[in-house]
Amino acid sequence: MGKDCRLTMAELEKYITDYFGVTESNALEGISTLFKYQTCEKGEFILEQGNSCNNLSFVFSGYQRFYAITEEGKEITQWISHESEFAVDLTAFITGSPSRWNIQALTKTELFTINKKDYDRLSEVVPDWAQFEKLFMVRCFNVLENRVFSHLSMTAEERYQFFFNYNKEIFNQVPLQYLASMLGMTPETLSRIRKKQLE
Amino acid sequence: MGKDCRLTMAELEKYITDYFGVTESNALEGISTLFKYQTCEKGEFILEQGNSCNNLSFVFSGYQRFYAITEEGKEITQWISHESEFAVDLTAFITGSPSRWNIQALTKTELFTINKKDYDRLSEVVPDWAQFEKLFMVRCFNVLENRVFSHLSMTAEERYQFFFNYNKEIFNQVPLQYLASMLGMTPETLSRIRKKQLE
DNA sequence: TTTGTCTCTTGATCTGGATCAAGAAATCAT
DNA sequence: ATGATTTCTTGATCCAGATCAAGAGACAAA
Repeated sequence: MGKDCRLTMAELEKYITDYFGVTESNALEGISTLFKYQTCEKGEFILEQGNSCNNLSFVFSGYQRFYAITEEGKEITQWISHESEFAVDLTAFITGSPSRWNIQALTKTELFTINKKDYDRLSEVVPDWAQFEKLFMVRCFNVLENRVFSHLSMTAEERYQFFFNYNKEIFNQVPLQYLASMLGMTPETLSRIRKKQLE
Repeated sequence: MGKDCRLTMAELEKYITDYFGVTESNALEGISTLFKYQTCEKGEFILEQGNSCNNLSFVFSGYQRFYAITEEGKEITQWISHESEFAVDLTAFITGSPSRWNIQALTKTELFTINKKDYDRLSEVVPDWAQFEKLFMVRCFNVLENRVFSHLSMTAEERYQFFFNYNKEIFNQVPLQYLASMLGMTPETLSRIRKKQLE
């Protein structure tokens, strides 16, 4: 950890407060000391498909792509995470099953990472941890619920609009082909939709 | 509760064992006495969009449709639950937000229902409850993860096949129009796909 | 059983978005 | 900077699946 360890720790604690509603300073300290600062260069893998997922990483900066490869060899981008989200295959991390996703840094990335052993000890350190974890998981669930609904009820253009309104910045930082895949359309279609939006 | 209360309780306990891996008989009894037996007639609402979701129901028998109405007035079927699943708007139940889904019985339905107050007491009754709950939630998450992926990587026909392999029985019990909506296609398309499969 | 109301199927047509192809921009490595 | 590689755009064409329309079954109520 570099010279601005204190700064980033303070930032991590801020995020934990915002995200989980933890405000007690003892609990905060307990949480944040179990997370280790870590960086990834562009292109580096944070997790590889098939491996077990033994770490949960809080994203401090950068963009990370979650993707899998289909039987026909097509790459499908399931999600792109960024600042203040978690880079983890949640299912694999919790259940111990092999990871479904590759997680690759699309830009230089700063993470706060906790391993599974320490993660499982969080409830000792933080009395209300189970409650925070439940809220965390239900938010993840809700994001997917929204995404399923968007595929049942919206056109490609509407899905684009919806996501663009939610996160404009990402379109300047991440190759559009990945965003297209994540939105369930081809790069050509996304390009045409974006052109149309300019008029 | 009717004459076969004991029978159904035993069944509930069996499901809890299968689903959560709870095997201790004290814990099992603790859980199952907090759930109340309840029936719904066909067409009856178990939950209505916009209301708060104060109950979590384990489905003992029957089929239930989760749906919402879009701004344009279209009904979107998000999910159809059945035996040994849960009929609940999970996000609303956990966070206290207004329900997003209508849940309507498609057939006569038997439920074991627990209210939020009792649910929040489960961790007192069952020491490992937090762990079981976590597994429960991650499975819900995983189902949605699969569904999002299916929309990013499969054709309508592949989605049908995938779901049909997972649950053939439901196609004999539930109006096809709802299954079509849930799979993200029109009733006409589903009808044609099914015809094609017969050849 | 009959009547009315849903639900499903089938055909005809249309269209959103995919695919294929090729050039233009942007980004990267040396 | 310069060439190589990757990414993005644009056009032409195609097709999966939507829409529209009309019968055919299925189911429910009296």
